[in-house]
Amino acid sequence: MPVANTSSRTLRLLSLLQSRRYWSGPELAARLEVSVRTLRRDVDRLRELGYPVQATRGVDGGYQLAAGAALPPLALDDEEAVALTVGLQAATANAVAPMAEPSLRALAKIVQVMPPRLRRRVEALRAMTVTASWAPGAAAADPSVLLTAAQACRDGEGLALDYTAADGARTQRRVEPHRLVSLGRRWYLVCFDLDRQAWRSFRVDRVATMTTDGRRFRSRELPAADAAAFVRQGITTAPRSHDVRVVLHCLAEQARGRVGRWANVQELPGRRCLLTMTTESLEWAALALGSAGVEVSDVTPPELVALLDEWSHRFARACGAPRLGAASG
Amino acid sequence: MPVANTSSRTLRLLSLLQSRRYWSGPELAARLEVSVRTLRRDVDRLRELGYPVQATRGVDGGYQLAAGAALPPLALDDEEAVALTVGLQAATANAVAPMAEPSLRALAKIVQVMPPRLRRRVEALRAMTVTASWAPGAAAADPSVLLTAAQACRDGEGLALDYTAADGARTQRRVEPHRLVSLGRRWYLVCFDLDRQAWRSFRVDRVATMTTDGRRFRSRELPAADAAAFVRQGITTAPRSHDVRVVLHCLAEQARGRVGRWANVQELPGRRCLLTMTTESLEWAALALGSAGVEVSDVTPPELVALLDEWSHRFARACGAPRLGAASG
DNA sequence: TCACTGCGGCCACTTTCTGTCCTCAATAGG
DNA sequence: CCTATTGAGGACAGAAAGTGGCCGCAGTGA
Repeated sequence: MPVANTSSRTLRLLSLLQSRRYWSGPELAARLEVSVRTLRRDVDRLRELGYPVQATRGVDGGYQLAAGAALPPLALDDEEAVALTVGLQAATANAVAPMAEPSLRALAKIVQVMPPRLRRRVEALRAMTVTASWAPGAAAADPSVLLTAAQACRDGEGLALDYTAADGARTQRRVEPHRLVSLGRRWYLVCFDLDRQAWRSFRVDRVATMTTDGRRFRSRELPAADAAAFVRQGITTAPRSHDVRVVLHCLAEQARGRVGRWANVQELPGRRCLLTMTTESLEWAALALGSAGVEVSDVTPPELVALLDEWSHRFARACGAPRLGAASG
Repeated sequence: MPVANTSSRTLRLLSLLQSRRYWSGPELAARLEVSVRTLRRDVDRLRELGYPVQATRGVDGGYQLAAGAALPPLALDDEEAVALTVGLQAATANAVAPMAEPSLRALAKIVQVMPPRLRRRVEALRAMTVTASWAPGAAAADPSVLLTAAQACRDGEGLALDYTAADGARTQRRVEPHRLVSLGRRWYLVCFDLDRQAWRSFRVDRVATMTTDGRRFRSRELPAADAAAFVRQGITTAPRSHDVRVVLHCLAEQARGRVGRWANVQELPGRRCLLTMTTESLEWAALALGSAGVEVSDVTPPELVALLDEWSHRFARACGAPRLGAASG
């Protein structure tokens, strides 16, 4: 074994301290193949770097890494890295506003250095995972497209993309990516379109393929306060959100047990309760009412009434007329 | 400024290379406040440690960190760490089987070293996030309880917990945690119950509070092949999964656009298509059928027919009898 | 061809790293 | 109170590095 130099050993010590809470001095020294004295010096080094290594003296004493001022570099093993990647992909797909962008940044970081074997595992898992999408009917952006875009923005790399416009027209574009913006539940790529010679924002979920074309570029000045503002200018149709109010014929406690996670429930007199929720998808509300499993009345808004009416007729027909079609297989 | 030693500088170089793709040599040298020659040596050091730093020569050349055999320690900034934590918490709550446990391990690692200010931010965000749960009605385990348990298992620390049994009886237990098992969509803590002097498995979502009691212990031998097997022994009710098959009266392409994310769709003759999905929750299937927005027939399994029937009647009543209750406000 | 970039050898100097000694301090158990 | 265990840290000498400056070489793109 080659003689391990100091930097390497310090890094390994950090990893060891992250992988288990308590380590005794002799144990660590043996692992690192140095004397206990040197170990103490290494620990000191870590402390000087700002990582608070706590020590307990006496019998059964040892070292442990505590929370400090700065976050030390995370030493992850393969499985952890894969789990983290899949988790972050799900997080960016669901795009919870204030951390969508940092999630994507972290994802870009880890994917960039991830060994191919791990990438394959991530791919396999992603295929297996249902990607429980949020709102029914909302096409989610492809995580790999999102990732490519994020890296290209960060690194100033040119992109070539296939875009399907709102009217269904497919075009190829060559762009200089500037920033990714998460607005509502959608991702937008703000970039300079080289073919049109103008700033554009593209909906990422409408991008079919995206590849870096190898070019590097210097960033231009965006004709807007910031990227988010630029996207907002270009968006006309804000997703409509509905305020749902429904009376359930049961006690509030009962309702909470069933749908409490999605909606607010208030007690009403006469063994009734009022369910309120705000959602962009009335289908979601219908699911909640169905899952509630109790009688429902006083449904608002009218759009929800219409939806329930339509579903109820259709479901009734589905139940009343089984075995008509040819459902062999 | 104190003279930065080599280990520290190597770590910083790694961070820099992770935060941006391309760096020129002089640029990096300036950041690290060393000569270009020393930078080259630092790069060599990283390479010897197994991190493949690629270099391009010539005008506009520079360094970049590529994917290698091993995963380098991840240098995350505050925002990224917070996003990652929240994402992983959601991932463990949803508990997708093969990576639930690694997710939790990674989470334990990062939380252990996370500065308090970041912890507060995570807490604030978590309160805001809806934690869109999967299956209706399934109570999710508290992430912080899960985390405490994971750390205690890893580090061999005794736990004190408040447990609400299936019959509603609340008891206090002192246990030696052994392993966390994710089965179906639930988490179980396999541990040795000190009060009963016997091995037990607790459902984590039924744990009200959990604290480490400061004791450390040596691990005992589990009377089972592994922890998962032990949990399976004690569980009687496995969540039932349903194979749903339905004929939709539309073209497959149309159906895919609506529900393609959740289900498989095959073309059938006569402008029909066959929708198949496997789910543990028939409500979910009902949502899919409702969202499809087209006529439905040949519904299997019978349980789904029953569910659709029930919903259709209830929804019809809800639509037919509005404004009866007292839904003022 | 030229300018720019990375690569790596060589050298002299400085710094630090390491193991072995030592004593002291804290802790748990007898 | 005493002892065993474990961490903290000073002193020292020899070994091993790290460092910056120099050099020529090798790709790359204009």
